[in-house]
Amino acid sequence: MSQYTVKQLSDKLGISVHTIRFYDDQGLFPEVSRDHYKNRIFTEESLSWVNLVLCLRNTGMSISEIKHYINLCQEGDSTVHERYQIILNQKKKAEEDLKEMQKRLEVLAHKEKYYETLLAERVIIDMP
Amino acid sequence: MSQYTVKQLSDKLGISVHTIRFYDDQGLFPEVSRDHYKNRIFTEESLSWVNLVLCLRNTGMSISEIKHYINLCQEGDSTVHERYQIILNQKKKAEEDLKEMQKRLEVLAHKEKYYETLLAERVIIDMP
DNA sequence: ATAAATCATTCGAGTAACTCGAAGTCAACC
DNA sequence: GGTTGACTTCGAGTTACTCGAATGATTTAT
Repeated sequence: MSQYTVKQLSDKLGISVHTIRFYDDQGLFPEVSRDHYKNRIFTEESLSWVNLVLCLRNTGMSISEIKHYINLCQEGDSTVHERYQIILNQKKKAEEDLKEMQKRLEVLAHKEKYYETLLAERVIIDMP
Repeated sequence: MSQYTVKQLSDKLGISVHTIRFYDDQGLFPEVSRDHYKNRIFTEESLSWVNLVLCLRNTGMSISEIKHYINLCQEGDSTVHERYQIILNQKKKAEEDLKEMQKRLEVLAHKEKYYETLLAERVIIDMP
């Protein structure tokens, strides 16, 4: 299948139909066309836009920043340098976020261990 | 220094004074006392609460879920098992998030490469 | 063929988690 | 003693959803 409705895309990507329509209304999906009943149709091409937008959003870029990037993409070759800088900057942010996430995971792992020893002791104490 | 005002904590942890007060108003910091002018005072003990709350929040736990966990902590030993399950579950979520983040980083790295080759070509083309 | 179910649409209201600023209190410095 | 600065509360504003109502077309069931 090379075409998707909003619902099908929602199922495929695991994001709500509301969010998809919201993003489209904000102009984040430039290549989305409509059928003769005004229903949105996502092709393989628009799908790659959607994936890019989700990647940017999930690495913390705001809607308006994404919108700016999308606009640059549509303006053609003259904006390549700025787009490159945006991606570079976003990658840097994502790398930092990843490190932070690893620290948080360690905190949780430490907490998990703490509760495990606590529970292990309790089992012994509770024995008759 | 073993005591902090809201501003000092804000500077130390890099979160806004508004957010700190907001979290405190929501009851996420049980050990925060006030001086005789009603100013909040964070001790080393309350600081460890703050760090835990930030860890949970930054791994995607909602305010109300954090509040529930904090309440359990204050109820004593009988809640250890439920607390353990919560932490375990949160750790699992964080691990999945980390994997997703790594994928996103790869997407951005790929995009970066794409722009680099594009820019390298452009330099040659633009030469007189 | 008409009714029901299922999918789509728009639009406006509601929510979570901040984010900001106004208005007021207190203390310390010049 | 007036300004500066950090604290307070409180209410309004913002972002990014999130939901539901009202409406319309398509498919299936009787």
